[in-house]
Amino acid sequence: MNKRATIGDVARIAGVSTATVSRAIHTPGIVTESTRKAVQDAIAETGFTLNIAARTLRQQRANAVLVLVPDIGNTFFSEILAGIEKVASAAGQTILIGDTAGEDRRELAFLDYLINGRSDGALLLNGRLPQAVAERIAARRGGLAPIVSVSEALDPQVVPHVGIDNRAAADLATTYLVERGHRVLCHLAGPEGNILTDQRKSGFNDALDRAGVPAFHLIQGDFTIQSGMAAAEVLLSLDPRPTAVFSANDEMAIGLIAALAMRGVRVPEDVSVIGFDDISFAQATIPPLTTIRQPRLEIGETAMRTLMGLIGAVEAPDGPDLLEVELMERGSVAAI
Amino acid sequence: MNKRATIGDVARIAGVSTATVSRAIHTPGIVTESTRKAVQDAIAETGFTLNIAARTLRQQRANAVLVLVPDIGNTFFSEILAGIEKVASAAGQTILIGDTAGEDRRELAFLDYLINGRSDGALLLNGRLPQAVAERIAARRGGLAPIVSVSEALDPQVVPHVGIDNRAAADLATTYLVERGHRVLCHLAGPEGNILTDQRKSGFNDALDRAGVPAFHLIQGDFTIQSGMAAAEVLLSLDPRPTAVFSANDEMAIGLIAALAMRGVRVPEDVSVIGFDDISFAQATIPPLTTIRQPRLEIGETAMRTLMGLIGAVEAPDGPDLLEVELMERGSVAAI
DNA sequence: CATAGAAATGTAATCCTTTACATTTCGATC
DNA sequence: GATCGAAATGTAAAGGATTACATTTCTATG
Repeated sequence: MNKRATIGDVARIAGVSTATVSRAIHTPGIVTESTRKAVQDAIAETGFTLNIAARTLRQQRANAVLVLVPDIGNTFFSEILAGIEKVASAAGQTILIGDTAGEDRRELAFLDYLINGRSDGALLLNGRLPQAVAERIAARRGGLAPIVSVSEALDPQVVPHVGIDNRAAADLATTYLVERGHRVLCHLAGPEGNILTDQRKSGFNDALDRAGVPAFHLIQGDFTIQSGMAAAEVLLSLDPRPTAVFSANDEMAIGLIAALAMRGVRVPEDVSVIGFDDISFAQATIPPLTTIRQPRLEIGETAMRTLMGLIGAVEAPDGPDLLEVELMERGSVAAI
Repeated sequence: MNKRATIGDVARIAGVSTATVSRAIHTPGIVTESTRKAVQDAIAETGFTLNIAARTLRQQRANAVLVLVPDIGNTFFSEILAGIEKVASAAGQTILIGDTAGEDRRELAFLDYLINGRSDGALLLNGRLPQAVAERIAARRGGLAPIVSVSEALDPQVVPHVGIDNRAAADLATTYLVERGHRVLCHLAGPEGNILTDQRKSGFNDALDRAGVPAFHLIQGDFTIQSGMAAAEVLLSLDPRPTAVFSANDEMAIGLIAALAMRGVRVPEDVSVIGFDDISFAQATIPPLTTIRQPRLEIGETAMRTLMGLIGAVEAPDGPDLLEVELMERGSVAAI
C-alpha cells in the first residue's frame, strides 16, 4: 500500500485549499457544485480517507463512546449492545466495547478512555463506578459527566440511568406464581452486594407480603448456570419443599431445571420455575421457560440516546428511562 | 473538570522539557532517577493522562486492533474475544469490537478503520473479506496485510488463519457415533455457502465413507436455535429414521433436543445427538450435550499473537495455527 | 585538570485535520 | 459600471504528543 493520501494531496489534485476539501467533505452544501465534484474525483483518485486521529486531536472530540460490560459472553448484554450500536452508527459514533471481566483494574483502565480522549462518554453496564471516577464526577463543575448507567443501577445513582423497574418486575413474576396457587416459594437470588439482587429480592418480598404468603426460602446464586445447578440440591432439601421458584435470571433457571431433571424432579409438575431476562436459550429449555422479558434492544437504544444528549451530540431525548417488561408465559410454571 | 493537563504542563512543573517527560513515561530507564521522580510527581499533581489521539497521529500507529464479529450475541465468540483481549491488554493494545450483524455495509465501515488510522490490524471472525479489501491486500506490496482470520477460514485464504481443523473435528464427532453402532446418521448442517458448513459436512462424509456407512441424511440449518427446533420435524419424517444426529453447532443441537422433547422423542434413547463448540449452555441441556470442544480461549490468544507479529508489535509466534479439539462425552449419545 | 565518550536533556519539526479570520469572487441593484 | 452584501475560498494557527538531531552534563582516564 502506498503512503496514505492526506487532505493536502486531495487539495492539490482538486486545485483547491485543504480548508475547501474539508468543507466539501463535511458540509457539502456550502461549496460550489463544481468544487464538490472536483474534490470527490480527487478523493476517488487518491483513495483518501480521513485520518481519525488528526480529527480527534483537532476537534477535541473522539466521536466514540465507551461501553463497559462485565462479561461480553453473557448473552443478556448482546442485545443491549445491538441497540446501542444501532443508535450509535446512525449518529456516526463509534462504540468501544470494554469487557471488564469483573476486574477493577480493567474498569479503571477503560474509564481512562474518558480522559485520554479516546471516547467522549461511557455507558456502564457493570453496575459499578470506581471511587476515583465518582470523585472526579463530583468535582466536575458544570453539567453532568457524560456517563449513563444501563440495566444495572449505581448506588448512589450519580449519573442518569436507563433500565427497567426491577423491583416491580420481580413483584410481577412472584405475583404470577402466587396467583397460580403457589404458597411455598423460593427465590434463587443473585450474588450478594449486587444492586439487581437487592431490587429483585425486594420485589419478591413485596409480592409475598401483599399476598399474605409468609413461607419462603432464599437461595443465593451468582447468576451463572453452575450456581443454578448447585441450587437444585439445596432446593430439594428445603422443608417445606417449595412448589415454585423465582430465579433472578434465566441462566440460573436453566441450570436449575437441568439439575432437577437429572434428579428426576419434573418441571413444572413437581416444581414451577420462572426466570428473568428472556435470553434466547429460554425458549429451548425443557419445558420452555416462563420468564420476564426485558426490552433489551430498546434499553440499549434509549441509553445511547441519553448519552448523546449528555455529550451534546443531539438534544436529550425526553422518553422514559424505565422501560416496560413483559411476562412471557411458556411451560415452566403450572397452577396448583 | 479543569482543562486537561498536557505534557507541556507536566514539563513546566517538573522543570524539564516535554521530550524528557515523554521519555520518563515511556522509557524510564534512560532518565535520571531524580528526573523520573520529578516527572512522576508532576503527573500526579496535574492528573495528566496522555492524549491518545496526539500520540496516534504522531506515531502513525493506533495501538489498537479491530475485531470483526458477525454477531456479538453468539456465545461462541465471547470466549475467543476473552482470549484476544487477554493478549491484547498485556501488550498494551486496545481492541475495537465491530459487530457486523452480517451486513456488508457494516463490514466495510469497520474495515475502514484499517485505513483511517483507527486500528493497526484486524481479526476477522466473520469468515468474509469484502472484495474491495481483498483487492487492496492483493495490490499491497511488501509484507502481509495486518489481518488474520479466526475460527472461520476465508476462501480463498489470502491472510493467515487461526482456528481448528473443522474437517477432522467433524470426522471425530461422526466416528464417535459410528463406533457406538449408529448406522443411519443425519447431519444438521450450517447455512449454505458458509465455509464451516462445507468443512464439517466433508468431515461427516469422510467418516461415513471410511466406515462404509452409506445411509445418511442432511438437514440444512443456519446455526440458530430456531433452525435446530425446526429440524426436529424434518428429522422425524425421515425414512429410514436416523438414530443419531451430528449437529454443526451447539445452538442447533439444543434447539433440536428441545423440539424433540416436546414431541415426546427421548434423547439419547430414541435418537442420539452430538453437538459442536461446547458453549456454556451445552452442560445444561437435558440430557447434557455431548459435543466437540473448541479451545476458544487459546484460539483467541493465538490469533492475537499472530496479528501482533504481522503488525510488528512482537515477533511472530511459531506455534501451530490449527489447535486441538476435545470430545466432551456427556449424556446425549447412546450406544445402540 | 584536560578531554573523550557516554549519558542525559533540550529544541524544534512533524503527524493531519479543522476552523477562525481574511480575502476573493459573484450577482444584484442603483 | 460602481458598489454592496453574500457566498465561496484561502491562509495559517492550533491541537498534543513523539523523536531526530543538537547540546549540555557527567564520568573516567591519562
